[in-house]
Amino acid sequence: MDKNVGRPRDDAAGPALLSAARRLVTERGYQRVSVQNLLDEAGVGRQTLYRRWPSKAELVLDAFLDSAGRIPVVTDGPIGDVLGRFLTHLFTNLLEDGAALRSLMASAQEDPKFLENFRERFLLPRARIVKSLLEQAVERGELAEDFDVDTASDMIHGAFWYRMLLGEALDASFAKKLAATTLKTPE
Amino acid sequence: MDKNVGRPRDDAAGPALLSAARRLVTERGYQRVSVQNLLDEAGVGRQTLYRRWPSKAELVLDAFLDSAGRIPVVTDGPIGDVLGRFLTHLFTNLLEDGAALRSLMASAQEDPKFLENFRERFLLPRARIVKSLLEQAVERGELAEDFDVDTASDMIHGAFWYRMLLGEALDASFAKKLAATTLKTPE
Amino acid sequence: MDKNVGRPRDDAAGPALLSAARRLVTERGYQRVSVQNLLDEAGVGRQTLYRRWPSKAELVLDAFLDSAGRIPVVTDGPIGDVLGRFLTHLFTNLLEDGAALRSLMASAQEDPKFLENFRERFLLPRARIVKSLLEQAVERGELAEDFDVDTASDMIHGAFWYRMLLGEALDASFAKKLAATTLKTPE
Amino acid sequence: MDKNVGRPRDDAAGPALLSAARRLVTERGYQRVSVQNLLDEAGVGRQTLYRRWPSKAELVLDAFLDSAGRIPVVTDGPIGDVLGRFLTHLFTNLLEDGAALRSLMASAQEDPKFLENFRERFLLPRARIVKSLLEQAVERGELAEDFDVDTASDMIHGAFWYRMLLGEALDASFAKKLAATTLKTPE
DNA sequence: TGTTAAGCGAGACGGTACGTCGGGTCTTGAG
DNA sequence: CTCAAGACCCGACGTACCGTCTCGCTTAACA
Repeated sequence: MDKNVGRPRDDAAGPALLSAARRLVTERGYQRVSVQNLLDEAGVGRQTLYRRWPSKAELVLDAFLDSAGRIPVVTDGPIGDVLGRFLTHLFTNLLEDGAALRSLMASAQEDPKFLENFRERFLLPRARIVKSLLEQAVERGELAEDFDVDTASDMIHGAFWYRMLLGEALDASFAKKLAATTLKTPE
Repeated sequence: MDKNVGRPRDDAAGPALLSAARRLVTERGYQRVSVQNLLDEAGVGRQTLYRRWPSKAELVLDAFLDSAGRIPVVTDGPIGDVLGRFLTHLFTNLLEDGAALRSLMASAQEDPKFLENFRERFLLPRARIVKSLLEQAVERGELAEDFDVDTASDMIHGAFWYRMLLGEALDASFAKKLAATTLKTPE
Repeated sequence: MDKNVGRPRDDAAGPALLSAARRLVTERGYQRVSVQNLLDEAGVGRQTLYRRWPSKAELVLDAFLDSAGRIPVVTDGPIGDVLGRFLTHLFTNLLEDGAALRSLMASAQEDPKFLENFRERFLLPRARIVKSLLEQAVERGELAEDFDVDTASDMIHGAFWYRMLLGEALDASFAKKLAATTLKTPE
Repeated sequence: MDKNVGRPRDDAAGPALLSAARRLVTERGYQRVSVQNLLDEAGVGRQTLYRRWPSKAELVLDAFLDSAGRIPVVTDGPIGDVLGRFLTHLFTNLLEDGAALRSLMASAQEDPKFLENFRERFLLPRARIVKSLLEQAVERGELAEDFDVDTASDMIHGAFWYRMLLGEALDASFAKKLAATTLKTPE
């Protein structure tokens, strides 16, 4: 297969589109950015976008998925501190893209393929980290043997998204309360 | 203000549109329902819709906000049972409108006024019920004095929405796990 | 101006629209043809029409202006025969588009730019032919030196339009009477 | 038949509508005046219009038909003078309503019933006057026995309408030329 | 004097057309 | 084979207009 025929793809076009998507969607939200806006901002032709992504939605998704910085997971210390620290980092990190993430979650509701992508590439990886932290705590005996890790994880991420989608505050103090309420063991 | 002038609005038209909106959006989702579909289903002229709502979005919002059936709140028995029962009812109730609610939450992300409406008329009323159940449990000594009712409420509703938006199962068993995890007091 | 950029316009789309306009407006008249009818008949997208013409009215105008077949002008013989023959041809020719021409004349009354176009591209060319025939007859001595060519031309075309707009018969016999009355020289 | 029951019609409403129609259509042309404009201008309810006229078109037609002043027909003197005088009066008279008449003729093209009305009540009465003038001239021997009165009449009125619809000048000088060309008898 | 029925202004009604906009596909000539 | 440019089809949107319908009020003629 001789694929090295013809003009090579412009390596700058993809990043330019991703960056345009990040910028514009952050500013205005998903719906208020048209494909034409993205092309103009990136200085790129229409087909160049559709050669790389199957739709506007997928491009914008990629724009935020791959840009989400890695969160350092430090497992030292008691589970309360570990979880609190992780959530604080996570929230800080995500809040920058808050408006865009809300748009993405919105768009995912009208497009099953998009949702699956969003789930697999964005939501589940973050969920897995929390679950693994909780599982470690169970193993170490810091949490009860029958602690429902899956449900707890859903509650933690659910609370985050719930507040974000409602436009409410997401700060370090909420991260701490979330960790505390999750792990609460009276007496 | 002399408003009883001219032909009065047809009292049947609004409800017909609301009902058409409920039916069609539940079947197909917000995006796949056009204004014309709504008009045809309701047997109503175009201007009749736009005289009552400023846009298709607002109509659909109204269609679901006020239609949500009342959930019976039975406070007898231990908080675990009460909460489990309530959540089971709530989930059953909301799941009928699942597709539509996801559409609404999505639309709310692109329109602040829409979101505020959705929050005040739909989400907060349900949150208040859960909070009041938990507060009663605290007063009765079933939950610790320092139990974080607000955060727990966010976690419960958050978990629900998180799973719904992700298209995951929402059944009685999940309602029970949610209640159990919220109230967990080891040993 | 670098205009050979981008996909070139489809050369078939314009003619397809013009032909659809001719066909439908001839059948039903201007008012009873919708933009959608034209698009369907031409097998063309909405924007493709509005990229070429600013409105339905302008499209229909173009459809008839340039389509009017050429009338053979035979100048042999006495002016009476020449004029009679020409008018007979002209009437036959125009009558095919009768309904449409009436629509166009009507539309021209509500839009000065449209009227100017109609005048320059349709009415005046035909008026010039008649004037030139009459002028030749004056030169040849078949008509008096002081024959008022301009007024006679207005009367001929006026009579044609007057009867057409009133929905009256326009046949060879009227063409002959018109020629005769125009040239009448008693005794 | 006791029809004198109930509130009598407001005698002022009809004239108010006619006058509003005359004013607005003269200013803006038929198409650019909406029914609502007429109602507002006349200070009248919608049903009051439709109780008196079957459509906007008929109202506007009446507004101009009945307002057309009577033209004095003086038959003294040679036919050239009589016809010239009459046409001068006619033109002067009609020119005031020029814009509106053009609109009416335009509207008549899309509505056969309207056209019939316009023909019967406006165009034919004026045509009959000219025909009768010409017929008198034939009887008096001022015109040849075989003078084609019908065709001549069509040419006179046609020339008038042709120039009016084309937005060209209609003045006393044109009226004279029209009379002269119609009656021209060389040597 | 009280009843009745039609007229009134106001404005909502169903229907239909318009011109704009956005998404994803297709087609040039140039590189 | 990719690029920028821009046309293409499709279909939704919200506005405007027409002629009809319906409200509560007003206005006479009849009872």
